[in-house]
Amino acid sequence: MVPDHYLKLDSQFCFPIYALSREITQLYRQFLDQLDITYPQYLVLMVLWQHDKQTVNQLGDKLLLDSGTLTPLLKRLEQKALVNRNRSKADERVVEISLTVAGAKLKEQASCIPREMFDLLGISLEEMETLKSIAHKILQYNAREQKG
Amino acid sequence: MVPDHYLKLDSQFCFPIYALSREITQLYRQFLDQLDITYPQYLVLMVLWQHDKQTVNQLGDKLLLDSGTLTPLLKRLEQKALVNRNRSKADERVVEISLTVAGAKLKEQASCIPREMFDLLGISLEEMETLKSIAHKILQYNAREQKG
DNA sequence: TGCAATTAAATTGTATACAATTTAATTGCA
DNA sequence: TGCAATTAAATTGTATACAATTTAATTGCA
Repeated sequence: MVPDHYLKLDSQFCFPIYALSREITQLYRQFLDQLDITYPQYLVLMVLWQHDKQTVNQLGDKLLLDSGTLTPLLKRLEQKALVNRNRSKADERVVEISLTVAGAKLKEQASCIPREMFDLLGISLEEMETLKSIAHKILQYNAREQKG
Repeated sequence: MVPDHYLKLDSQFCFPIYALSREITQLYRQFLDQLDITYPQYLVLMVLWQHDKQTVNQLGDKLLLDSGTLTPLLKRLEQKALVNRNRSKADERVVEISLTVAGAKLKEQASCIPREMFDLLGISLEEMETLKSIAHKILQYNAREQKG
């Protein structure tokens, strides 16, 4: 007999992560609504702010998202005139995503978000680092073995 | 000038949580596919296994989901004959969700999942508890002040 | 060098999430 | 007690996620 303790929501480890992830998206909303972007769109922009002009695949590798999610998301960012989507001339299969002037400028407006989000979380920097490092540990342990 | 360090994906605290949450859902999939349910559906069943017959609101309070998400999800569980949806006689606005025999039986098949998931995560029980307690801390700090 | 295998995005279909609104029932007070 | 206010689900509309498939381009080898 397996004790059913482990099937209780409160003893679950995964539910708090699922709930926290949604809560974080909620918290971001108040800032991102002003920029008229969603949290996944913000993540894409953040990757591009750090290094402009990347392929859909490169964005997907960093954000762990596939083209099924990214393609429509990027089309929405394109409609908002925040990014450009261009087929690579060297390889017509590849689509390169780059920031528009407006997309690059949005970085300034977003610069206060990390600090404000930190305040909203109500935990210490140490707790933040702990959470982050354990999350990374799991993600690395389970790193998609897609290649090889 | 705000240093743009904080706008880098790698220094983000929230991205690992978002990525981890999706990874966890992925890991569950291999087990839940056999039961023909999704992770959110599994969470609903888990709440009902612990205490059968709850209203949509009660499920929403525990899972932090609203009727916009729960109603269609519960209809799918109903279609799979895992739960019953009945209007309360005492208050016709309320819908009570209860397990069918098949829904209750699924608990046995699910009993091995927590243990197997733990092995897949690749972290210690201590790290698990740490992650869980920090997640709870943030969630409580930000507990929706909907009521009051 | 032709063509099977591979690769990159896009597409299709299903299932969440959630804001905003609607519908129907219930409460509680003037 | 009538009715405005409240409440519980459901509905509508938009935006992810992601499996599976399709389309189009490129590779690499017999």
